[in-house]
Amino acid sequence: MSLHLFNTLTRRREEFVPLDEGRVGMYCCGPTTYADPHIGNMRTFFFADLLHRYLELRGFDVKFVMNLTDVDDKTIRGAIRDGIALGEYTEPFATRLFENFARLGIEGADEYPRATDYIAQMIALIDRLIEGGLAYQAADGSVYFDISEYPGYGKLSKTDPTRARRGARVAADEYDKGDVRDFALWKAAKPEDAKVGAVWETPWGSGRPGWHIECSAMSMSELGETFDIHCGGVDLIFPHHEDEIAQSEGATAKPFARYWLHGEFLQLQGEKMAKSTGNLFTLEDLLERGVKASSIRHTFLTAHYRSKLNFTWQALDASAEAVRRLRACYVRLREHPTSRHARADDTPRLHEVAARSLAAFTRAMDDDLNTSVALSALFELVTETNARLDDLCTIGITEAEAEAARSAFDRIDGVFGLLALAEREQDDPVDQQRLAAWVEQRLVERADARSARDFTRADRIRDELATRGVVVEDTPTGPRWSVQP
RNA sequence: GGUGCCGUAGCCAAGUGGUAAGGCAGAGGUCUGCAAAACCUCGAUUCGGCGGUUCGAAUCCGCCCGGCACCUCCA
Repeated sequence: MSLHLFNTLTRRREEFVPLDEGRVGMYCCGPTTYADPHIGNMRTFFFADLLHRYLELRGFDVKFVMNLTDVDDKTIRGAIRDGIALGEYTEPFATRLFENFARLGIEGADEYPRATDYIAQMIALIDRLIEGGLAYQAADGSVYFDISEYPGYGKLSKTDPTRARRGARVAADEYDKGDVRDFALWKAAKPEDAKVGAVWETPWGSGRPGWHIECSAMSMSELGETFDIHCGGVDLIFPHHEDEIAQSEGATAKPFARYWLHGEFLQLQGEKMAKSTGNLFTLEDLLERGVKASSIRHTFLTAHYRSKLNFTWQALDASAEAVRRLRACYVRLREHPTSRHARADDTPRLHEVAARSLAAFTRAMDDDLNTSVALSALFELVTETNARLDDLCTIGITEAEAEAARSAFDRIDGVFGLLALAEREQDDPVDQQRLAAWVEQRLVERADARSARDFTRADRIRDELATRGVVVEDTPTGPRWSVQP
């Protein structure tokens, strides 16, 4: 089976075949750097990262580009308000975005083009549109895309451009557009724009770019005029992506992005995330409340990317437990004694289990990144591995069998990134060592007490360890301990 | 008003015509000095409601109820 992805353009699941065999150009609409990203933004970027990782696992050589919109109404407004240059205003938000990526284990893109670095390309693109008769300069000095000259308009969002517009917003429009549906490619400079350095000279006067043209210029500059995948949040389908298609294909007369993928929104406690109601969390907010980044990753994975995800505390708790069990199994596998050969009365079986899980994982991910099902494949591997180690008890597992299971875990985690993140979440090495020395000493005392059948003292030591968050488990090979939050 | 999505066990969530994955929580069991962990077993005779199509529907169609999203710059 091959990878199939749901293409918003056709509203169908399609086999993914890149333009150049083995190579994929992928673009994700990044954030506007005017505020710290919230957890909903992170879901979308997580989704793009997941797609990126899976394409690489599938053997594709991927070039992944995510832009940063560092000039638009909001960034200019913010810079003016703070009395600083545009770049000075936007850069901290970009920095924080990357910090968030690191905390969440999002590997990120190969390139992060900033809109302000691509002004020349935008101007060139707009020039082509004007020459082609698809754009015009209005009395206000701004340049607009002329929808009436572009017949394909509406093909992504399935909107009918001939339908009469309605709504009060039109009246509030402050620009001199020929048609209310026309959108700005270039916005004429306003006096205050210059104060923050948000003005560029062009053949048709000074100003700054419209939002949509930024993405067309950056994506085509980095990936070519036709490329494979364009993704982002569902809210971008209209008008952003619709307009990107119109202006890009209008200028080049070539297909723009071939597959359009859109990630659904995240809801908090069943409600829409909104600043107005305070129903909004950033990654920092969640971490401060003791939520682990690995729990968030797991919660993201439980739902399909095209479904709304109900983000609840209960779901996060459930995820924390699921990740704990996953990691415990992986660690147990790693620490289980090994032997060179299987005993005569033992039949290794994890090779087969690992192969089956991996196949189920791949089948699910091939089906439009069905992470819920892919996750069930991983947990089948967990259950089977634990059962196998239970059976072996103190008997060693052959290195080959252990390796088969371990490599299946590693391969799946190369996409999910749960184990890798959980590993990093362990306490820092220095503290860990100091604690370990203390715990080991207490465990020796407890072992003495137990062999003397002084269970009262043994339990007292265990309780003492528990107050420090150390949980002791007695196993056939001796006590094992771990730190619980 | 237009377009589209969703409603599956206590919670999260797959499944889109062939008789309900998985995770968390819960119950019982094995193991244990007691635990913990792990494993095993159990849980929706049923998929918002009512009709219809079909040999057969959670899956298709209609209506209704409930929730949500987009409709000019919000991931």
